[in-house]
Amino acid sequence: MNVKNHGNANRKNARGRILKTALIEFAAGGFSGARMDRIAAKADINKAMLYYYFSSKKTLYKNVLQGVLQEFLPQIQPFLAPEMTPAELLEKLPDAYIRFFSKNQNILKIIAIDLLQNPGDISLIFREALNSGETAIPGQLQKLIRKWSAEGQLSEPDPVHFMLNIVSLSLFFFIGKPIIETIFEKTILEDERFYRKRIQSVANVLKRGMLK
Amino acid sequence: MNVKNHGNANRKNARGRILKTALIEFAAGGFSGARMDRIAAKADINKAMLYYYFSSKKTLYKNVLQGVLQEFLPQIQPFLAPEMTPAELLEKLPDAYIRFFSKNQNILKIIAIDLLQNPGDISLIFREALNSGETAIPGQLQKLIRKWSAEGQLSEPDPVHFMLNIVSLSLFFFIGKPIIETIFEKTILEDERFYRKRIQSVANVLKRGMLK
Amino acid sequence: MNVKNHGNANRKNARGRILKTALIEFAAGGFSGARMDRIAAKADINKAMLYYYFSSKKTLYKNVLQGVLQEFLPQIQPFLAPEMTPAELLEKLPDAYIRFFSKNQNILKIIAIDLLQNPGDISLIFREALNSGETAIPGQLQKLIRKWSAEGQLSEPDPVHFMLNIVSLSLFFFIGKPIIETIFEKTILEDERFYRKRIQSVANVLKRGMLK
Amino acid sequence: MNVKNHGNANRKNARGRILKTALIEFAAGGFSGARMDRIAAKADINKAMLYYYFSSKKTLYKNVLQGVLQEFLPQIQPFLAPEMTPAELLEKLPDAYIRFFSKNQNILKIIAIDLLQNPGDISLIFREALNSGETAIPGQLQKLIRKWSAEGQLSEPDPVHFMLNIVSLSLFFFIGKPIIETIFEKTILEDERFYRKRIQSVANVLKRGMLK
DNA sequence: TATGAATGAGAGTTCATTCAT
DNA sequence: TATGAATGAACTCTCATTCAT
Repeated sequence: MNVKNHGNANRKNARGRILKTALIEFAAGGFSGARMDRIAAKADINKAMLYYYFSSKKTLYKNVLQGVLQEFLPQIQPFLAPEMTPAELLEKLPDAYIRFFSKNQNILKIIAIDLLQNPGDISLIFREALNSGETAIPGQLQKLIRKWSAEGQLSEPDPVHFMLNIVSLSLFFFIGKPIIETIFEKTILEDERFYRKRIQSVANVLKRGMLK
Repeated sequence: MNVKNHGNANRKNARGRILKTALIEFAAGGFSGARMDRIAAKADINKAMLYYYFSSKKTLYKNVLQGVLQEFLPQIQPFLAPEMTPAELLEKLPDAYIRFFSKNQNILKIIAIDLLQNPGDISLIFREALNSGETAIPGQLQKLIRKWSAEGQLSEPDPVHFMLNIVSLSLFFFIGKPIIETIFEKTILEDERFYRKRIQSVANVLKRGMLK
Repeated sequence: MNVKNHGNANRKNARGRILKTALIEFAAGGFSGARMDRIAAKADINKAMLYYYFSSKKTLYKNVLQGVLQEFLPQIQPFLAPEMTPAELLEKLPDAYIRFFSKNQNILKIIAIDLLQNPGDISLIFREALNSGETAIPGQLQKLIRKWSAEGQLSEPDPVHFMLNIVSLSLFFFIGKPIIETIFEKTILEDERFYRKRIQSVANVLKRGMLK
Repeated sequence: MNVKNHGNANRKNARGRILKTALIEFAAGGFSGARMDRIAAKADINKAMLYYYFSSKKTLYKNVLQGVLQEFLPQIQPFLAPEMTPAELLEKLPDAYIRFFSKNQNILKIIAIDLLQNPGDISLIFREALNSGETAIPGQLQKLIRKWSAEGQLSEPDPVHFMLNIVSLSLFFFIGKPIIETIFEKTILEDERFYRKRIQSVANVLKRGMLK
């Protein structure tokens, strides 16, 4: 029996395995910190196969990014129904964001790092991912906010700041956690209880802060 | 006349020049994306001299990080006086944060990237920087929040979430800007007018959202 | 309908298709510049099949070289009849050479590159090809030249230089064309008219130059 | 004493040593057959230094080519004086060509291989080299031939074929030698005697063949 | 015959770091 | 302090070749 020939579960779907491992590697070190050797090794695959499936590091990275966005974007869609009330949105969106990224921190990491280092790149891929979906998130979202705003339901009528506030409160924790830990000189335990509380705090601030 | 031999003004303070260029370089590519060659070239200094001043890339990086924090931390100190009201804090802290980082986006970039990639490292340096200052920010801050909370002034009594909400709303924009631009399919012009509006939105949400 | 499944005409004679594509590929890049992938792709065949038909790159190369020589050598044979006059030879040989290689420049390229890079190899294959033919070209040729020389018909009696002059004038153009174009700062149009003129010039020089 | 530190003679002029070794390596294998490792090793230099002096294999190759042409072109210049007779030219040019390349076969090899594989490239470099020289070879040459032609001195009045015949007879031997050896089933000994004879044969054929 | 996936040994290139002067 | 040259390890990528099916 050849050591190199592992079971079926392992042998199949090399592409998928590569993407999964690459996600972790890119999340840990950014594009330039990631090592093709390490990805190959962790995916239990010959290094040359990386190039067989993805023709370069850059391409692999872009594929990872695409995959990441395709996993994330559908999460938001459901909350953009026209009959949604602003209070509902301000509760459900943070919940969806925080729950999703608490389980997929690597995805957030990759997006954030890319945002910081190649702001152009990700916007492009983002847009592609948005356009490839059936529903147009941007359009719907703006329409909703404008409608509420026109009805006088919001104390923050500017869609950009409205959205920015939601996203900021929901996502920043995953980046800034160590700062808070340092400031308060204690470790934040990321358990279910903590996230429930975080979601509540965000929803509260948003509802009290942006609704009339 | 040799082109390489520039005037005194340029020759002086090589260390400073290196730190300044390195800041930009590290901000652009993170630790692993930064290139010692490029730093040397842009600082108009011989590569070997980099190692004369800073014995390794790691050391240089740490020095940059320290400098960055030493520039940032004093900004917050003034707002931690004991006679401060929570409303004042919720107005002045976002203002200070946003104004500072709008002018020093590279600093935020470096901190954020480091946070994402080497969470341990920065906490350490952060702590050092905090401790080296005359006043202990963390202690003061916690005391203040606890006091207000005990007086029943806050609708968000947990210091961690209280602080997290402030920081999130103030800083996230500098990271997530491209996302918002993509969502709204328009460019955000970062002029004085925009920042004034952003500061206002953040302060409003925080005050309405976290004060009783 | 699967695009990969082409009609019978295409499916048949994979070996031939490989050899034809390989000839072009080897001509373009020499042995080391040629790529097995590219040959397979252009021959519209699976890469593994290349190795099924020709067990290695080297083998494929040798086969190409053999084919090339087998196509070329019979071209000369007819002009070595014993009743040939030197004037006839000096007219017909350049004509045959130039006409053949003007239509088979890749063959000349391969031979030339191989000559320059693996002088040993091609001589061997050449000799094999020569010996496999029914008539022994070398022997006949030498005999003829010696005879003419003994009869005092030649002003260049040395068979080696006699032959060298013929071959040089006939073939060099196909290699050195770009040099001439550069020297004269104009493009040489390789049409029928040009080749007729070239053949004439060569024949003239050879006859005036080597016959008494 | 450190083994790596060899004497001055060796240590100095790494650039020159690289070019010299690279010339041999490229001549032996063409561009794609050449190995950077081997060049470094033979030049007794660290591989990274190759990239320090020449930023890529391609660049190194181009530099080698340039050097080669710069060494060769000045050889021809002297024979383009206006008072030259055609007979003189047909004697001296082959002599110069053959003597030069008999001692610099690698140069011819490189030029020939490049001519066969990247016809565009070398023409460009050739032209650059021509233009960088003080005297314009092409112009002078054409003028001379046209003048002789007008005076009725030539039986081959077309400058292109006139020149082609000279160059072909002078250079082809260095490429086609193995063919001749195979045809005549004997080794050609490239000694002084042989080259003297070759030069004579070429000059004779050219003079008898192209002069009236 | 035919295919897609796999492999290992390099090949070219880069980069932090150090040396000699 | 300052410089150009040097070094070695590592990195991305390529390529002939083979395997499993």
